[in-house]
Amino acid sequence: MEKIKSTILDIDYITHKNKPVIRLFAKEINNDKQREIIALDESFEPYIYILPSNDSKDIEKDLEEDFDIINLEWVIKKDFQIEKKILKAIFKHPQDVAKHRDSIRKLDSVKDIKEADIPFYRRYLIDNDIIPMDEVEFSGEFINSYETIKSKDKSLKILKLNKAPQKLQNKYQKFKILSFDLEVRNPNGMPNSSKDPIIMIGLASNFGFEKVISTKNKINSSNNSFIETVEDEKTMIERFVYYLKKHNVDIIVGYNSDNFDFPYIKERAKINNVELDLGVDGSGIKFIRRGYANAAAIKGLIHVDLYLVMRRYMALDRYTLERVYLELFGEEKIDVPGDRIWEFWDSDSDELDKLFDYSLDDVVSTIKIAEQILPLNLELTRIVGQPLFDLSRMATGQQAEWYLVKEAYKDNEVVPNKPAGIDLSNRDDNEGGYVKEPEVGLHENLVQFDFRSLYPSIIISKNISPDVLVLDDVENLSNYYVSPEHSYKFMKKPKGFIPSVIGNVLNERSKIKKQMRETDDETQKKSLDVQQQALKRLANTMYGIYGFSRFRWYSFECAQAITAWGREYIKDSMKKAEEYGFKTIYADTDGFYVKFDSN
DNA sequence: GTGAACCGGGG
DNA sequence: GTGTACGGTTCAC
Repeated sequence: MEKIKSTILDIDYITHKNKPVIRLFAKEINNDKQREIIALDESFEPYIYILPSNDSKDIEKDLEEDFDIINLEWVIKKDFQIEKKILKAIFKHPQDVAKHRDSIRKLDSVKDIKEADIPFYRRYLIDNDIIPMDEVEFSGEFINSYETIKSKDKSLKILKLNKAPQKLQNKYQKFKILSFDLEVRNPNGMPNSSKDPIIMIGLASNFGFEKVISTKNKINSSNNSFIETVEDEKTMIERFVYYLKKHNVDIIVGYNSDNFDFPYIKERAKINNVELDLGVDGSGIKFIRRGYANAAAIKGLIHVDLYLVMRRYMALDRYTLERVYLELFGEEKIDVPGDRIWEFWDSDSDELDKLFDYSLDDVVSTIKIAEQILPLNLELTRIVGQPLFDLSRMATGQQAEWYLVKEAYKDNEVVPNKPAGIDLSNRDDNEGGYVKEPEVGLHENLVQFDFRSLYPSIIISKNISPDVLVLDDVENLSNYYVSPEHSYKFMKKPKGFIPSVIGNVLNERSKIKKQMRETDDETQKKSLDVQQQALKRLANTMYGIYGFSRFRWYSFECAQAITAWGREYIKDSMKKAEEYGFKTIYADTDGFYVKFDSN
């Protein structure tokens, strides 16, 4: 039996002999061998939870019929803190869940079904407490081949697991990141991948490698050492594939690469008859439907589209690469207008030379942005426990939700379903924080007050959580926190699910801040700082999950209660300050400015 | 005034 | 893939 320490980059499942097989794409990041590993787990089975109705005496008999359920088991799970006897139904294949869940839900003996919409690979990570981008220990046997893996790469190891991977101590890991960018010759409007050829492929990395592959070279041969001139577009694409494999890249980043670069190069590769077998298993680029947009996915090579990521981290009017770069680094990029690139290319003059510099500048800027933002995303990946590929495409609310799904599993709580068919049209938007418009003028001697993490603190101190919210009349009000304005009642005991999760997040953050103060190692300090930021973000997002109607823990009452208490706190504090002779100049949500009024 | 349609990023 | 974005603005009537 082999025992191998390795880092899980990605996960999916395949079907083998009609059964699902989990595939973990891993690499020996902290080991000189740097081998790529596909670990296979054939033992994991899809399941859902079934809540029996009041008339449930025939439930087991009902479920025996035609639902491809291979096993039924009574388990005890908490549903909003209340322990219940629930049926766990195990299926042969994840697709059987999709096929039968609606008919099962409609049975008279069934009240509701739960956790029937959690993707199989996410279920695997949650149930086995496996953290992507962290090191694990695999135990299993190497096998020579596996039907569905067609890689020609001899160094690839395929490992058949005989138990789930074991978590190891979290270690700092340096990933190899490469950015890429295409320039194309498009004289007629926007690029058309069936007609307009790729003229340059730019590559830059966090390990010293920089290159522009092109069919031309600079006219002036100075400063052109980064250029590799090849004979045709076909060779250009082949070299792109070659460098990605040669450098054993872990993460590939682009800017709008889900929508432009990857679809474009895939089409050009097809036209030029080049095999784009970038996947560890020998597969190509797949486009995964995410709503109306596609995400470009490569097996075992994590693709992060920074455009999507940056849109979430900055509030800008536009999110062009130029704009984002300027905002982050205060420097202008080399600019060539998109509609003139073909003219620069055709000019065979100084303008062509400028186009080469522009191409390099694009990928260098992209890698700089990646180095700035990926550490935070790697930390969030570890906290949330879902793959970086997925996490980088999630809204912050979704990140918080998957974190809660993971925590619910640990607490033996059943995960609430996504709200269905809530009519929001006759419901007012929740009133936000208190804002006092600033008094016009130049003010001196201002004093600033602000509440530290106002909303997370309120959630914890008032135990605001849907599982302890009571809407019926109660006998003894002193057992409840009662919200201002709407008088919602939250039980003082037990602690609500979400307040306890936020409490854990904030405690973890305090621990990390303490470690930060105690260490003199600058690299470690930086890494800890990123971790505490990630935890702060997560805590602050928990308020949002109450307010958006498509989230599992949606609760309009909780959202209202939080902001109502927030307004009360800030107004009370302003009033106190005014009693001491201060005058409020400006206030917004969690803080205000006052000045001493000498009159 | 209202709901449908479009747009972002990329060249 | 145990799935189907999103929020803001402009257009069309």
